[in-house]
Amino acid sequence: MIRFRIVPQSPAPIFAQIVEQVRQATAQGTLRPGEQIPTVRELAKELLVNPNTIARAYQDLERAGLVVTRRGAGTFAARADCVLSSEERSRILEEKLREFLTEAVHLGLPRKLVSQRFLAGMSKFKWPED
Amino acid sequence: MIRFRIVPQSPAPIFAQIVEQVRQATAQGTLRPGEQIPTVRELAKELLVNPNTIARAYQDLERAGLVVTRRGAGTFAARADCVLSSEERSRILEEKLREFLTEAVHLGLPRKLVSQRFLAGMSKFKWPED
Amino acid sequence: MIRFRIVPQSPAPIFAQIVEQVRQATAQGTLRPGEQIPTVRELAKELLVNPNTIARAYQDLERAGLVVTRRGAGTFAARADCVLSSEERSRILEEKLREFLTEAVHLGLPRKLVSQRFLAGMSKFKWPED
Amino acid sequence: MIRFRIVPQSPAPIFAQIVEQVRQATAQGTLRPGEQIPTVRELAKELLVNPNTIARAYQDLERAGLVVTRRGAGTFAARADCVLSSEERSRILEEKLREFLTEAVHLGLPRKLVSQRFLAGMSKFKWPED
DNA sequence: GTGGTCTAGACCACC
DNA sequence: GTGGTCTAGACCACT
Repeated sequence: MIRFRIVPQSPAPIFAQIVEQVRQATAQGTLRPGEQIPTVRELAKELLVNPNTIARAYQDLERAGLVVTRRGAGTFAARADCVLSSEERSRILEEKLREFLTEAVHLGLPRKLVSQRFLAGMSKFKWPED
Repeated sequence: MIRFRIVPQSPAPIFAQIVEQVRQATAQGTLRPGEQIPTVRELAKELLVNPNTIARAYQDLERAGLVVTRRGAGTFAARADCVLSSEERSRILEEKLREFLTEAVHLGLPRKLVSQRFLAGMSKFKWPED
Repeated sequence: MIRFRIVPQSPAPIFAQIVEQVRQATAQGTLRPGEQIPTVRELAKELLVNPNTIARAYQDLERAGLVVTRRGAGTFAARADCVLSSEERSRILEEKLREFLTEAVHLGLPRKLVSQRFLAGMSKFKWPED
Repeated sequence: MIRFRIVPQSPAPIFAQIVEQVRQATAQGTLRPGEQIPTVRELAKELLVNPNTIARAYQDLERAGLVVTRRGAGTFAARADCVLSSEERSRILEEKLREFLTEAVHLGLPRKLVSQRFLAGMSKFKWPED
């Protein structure tokens, strides 16, 4: 069962934090397609935020194809197919990679440590060819 | 000489795009400590944005120690020392890594390709122990 | 015999999907006046939805004159007479046409292809003067 | 300059009416890429609806790539590229066509009239090969 | 019960 | 000035 946590003082808006957590859980295989996620009202009560904020997050996720909502039933995880072309995906990957490596360098961490953590991190995710 | 490019329709605010580009250029060694960057007015004219926006970016960079402004002379790249503790750095690295890998998985790219691009990307950066 | 299919993740409510399918079958001549359609219970069981949802759809169809229910016998297709004035019909047609063409243009399909598919599509329907 | 009109008693939500009107104006070439559309507050005042409702519509349009918002400047029309595969587009076209023809038949309008209006309607739109 | 829409009004970030 | 986010609370449609 997916557990949410929000950091109110984070610069990231609350709804975006919810979205990111669903994205991560899906990518790591913690949240499986078909599995139900908390109802809007439940989660709003648990996290002490307004139901509208949760609804906004769920709507974004639905538009991205990461969840489907069944009227009167609730919201469920789904498998999203990436609609982008192969070149576009590569381009985005390079950009995100550049951003990540920029952060790593500015943290002043040695090259070895970063690549080591990278390899360890990869194995925690659910890759397409699995 | 560092070249700036902004994407007006990007979700990232303009000032943040400037900041990010300086961070990337510094991390890749393209922009070396002591090298001058364009003046606020020059850059504002070139990018067709409000000078206040550029000033805001430079202010942020100065606060982060990535540039220093010498009155009457201009703005120059500097080397910032990361003030965070070792544990804090590791924590941030892990978080950024998790975010990056989440993106990669959702792009639907195979594990092999991602690690390959990662290794290729690393060599373009200037790591501390170099 | 009419066959129903529902798409749970569709934005259209389930009852509306049922209604639309009866409308399409009637317009195409697949469902002929007098022909029986499944009982509420049968259909609910087959589609795995709440009987109330089916009942709601049949109620809407009855109000539109597309079906009639004979107590104890079941529900049967009927021919509805459009009660709108000629001008009103034209106005609605234009509006629906505008919506359809808006979709077609945004799909990026060439003009020729659309008009070709239109002509092919028309011949599958049962027009009044036939 | 694009003019908006909403019908409060329509079953379609207000924000969807706004979205549809921008889609139609774009498809007909009335609204050209780069052209500014009213600000959220302006339009809210003019249509006597809540600014949030307008903002919601504009956000949907932005996600669809039909407009871009420039921070602090306003919202501008853009050209969206359809990212769907050719087969997917055809499939959607057929479905929308079937829905449109179903409406036409149920309006009780003769085949000739419908095809005549169709041809006349097509010429009011801006097709890709133009 | 579920989610969806809308209003009112506040505060913030960006330009 | 611009749009973005959040809250509070209402009402509705669907299952």
